[in-house]
Amino acid sequence: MNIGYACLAIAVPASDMKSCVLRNADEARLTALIGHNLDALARLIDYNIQNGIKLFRISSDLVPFGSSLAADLPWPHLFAEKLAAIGKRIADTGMRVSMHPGQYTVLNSPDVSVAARAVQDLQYHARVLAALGLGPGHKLVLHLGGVYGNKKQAMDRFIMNFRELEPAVQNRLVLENDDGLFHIGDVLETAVAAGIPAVFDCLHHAVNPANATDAELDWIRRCASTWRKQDGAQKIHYSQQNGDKKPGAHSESIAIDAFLDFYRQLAELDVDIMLEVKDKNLSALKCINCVSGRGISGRDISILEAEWARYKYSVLEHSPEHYQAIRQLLRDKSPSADPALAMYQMIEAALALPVAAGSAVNAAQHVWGYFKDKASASEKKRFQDLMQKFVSGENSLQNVKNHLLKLGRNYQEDYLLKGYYFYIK
DNA sequence: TGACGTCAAGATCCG
DNA sequence: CGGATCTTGACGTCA
Repeated sequence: MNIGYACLAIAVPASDMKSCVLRNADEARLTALIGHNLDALARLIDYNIQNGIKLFRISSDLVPFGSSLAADLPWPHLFAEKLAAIGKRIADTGMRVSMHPGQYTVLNSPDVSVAARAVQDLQYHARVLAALGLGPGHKLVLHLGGVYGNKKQAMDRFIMNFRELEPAVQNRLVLENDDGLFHIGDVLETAVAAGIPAVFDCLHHAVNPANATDAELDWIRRCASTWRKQDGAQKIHYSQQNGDKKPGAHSESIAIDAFLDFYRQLAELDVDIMLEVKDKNLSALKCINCVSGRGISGRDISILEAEWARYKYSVLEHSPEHYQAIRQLLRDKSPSADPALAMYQMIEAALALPVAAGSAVNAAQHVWGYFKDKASASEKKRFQDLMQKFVSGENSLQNVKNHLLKLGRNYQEDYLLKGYYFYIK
């Protein structure tokens, strides 16, 4: 039972994917971007290993225009060494990765040129996983596609086009329900006919259920039977509704209590859970820490202390009271104490509170403390100006944080750069 | 023809 | 000039 996140990580330095627009794309630029992105991927994989995260989705942006302009570039050969090294790190640590072409990769389109581009795109994604040296348990997640006025024909066309795919793609392909067209009943029927696994997506299901009667868990069990030995453990997608946005929109963070209610239902199953959530690795770590009992032994409380170190200035700017309470919580080093859930509950409660200007100033001053002895006169003046203008309402708190982030980079304050203060509101 | 979703690049504005 | 903020891009379907 692994829990993971998709594509990007917050507060992991130099892990961003770079891209370019089509009109600027030439062989030299694309090759340079691919090299950069592989280095970024290596950092993401290392971060995952260091933090015990064993499930991860690799961004489709790894190779910009990977299914078109870059399709014939010799990147697998040029970067063979980097690819092999990354793949070995993944395999050696038992990490499971996947890729997920988006809503614009439509294998069942009646437009043959659209379907042909979808084939190219699937080949690109499969090529990435193969270049990493990873087996067929590392999956390629796809949606069924469009309906075009006739769902049955659309499903049949998916199966027909699936059968034309090369085995290297077929072996990895898994089918996911979407939030508007194909519910999990459609997906299971199609997946069974094609002989491939089905991925159950909880939020898509909530928005687009197959019927009014069957429970979530019934569908998860049905999907389980589509996963064969060579496919690895069953995968599902889990996300929560963003209350401020339209149905189906992912939440900013995973609310831990609701997640644990869901997770306990899965106790007797062997399921890998991919979280789809804006704060990415932050929620993955939260969920992992709360289900693993990582806080239980004295040795592992260091994991929670590291998390606290990353959250603390964010908590401080929302609520000095919660800041003190969490510090108190972590002082209990008794062997039976498992403060993980309590800590994250308090962090969630704090972050849900509005930021008072006074607390924000206090937190920013704490962070400034890392630089006050080494910052130049102009850096100090800029900090003070930004702070004053924040207090008077002339600029945002984010302007202050961005200046502090820049100082953090210039003075290589790794401790700060790995914290969440600059990145979460 | 715009909305959908996603992220970063590119463009523009500001001091 | 650097930094902040707004707009565009790349994809296909559907109302």
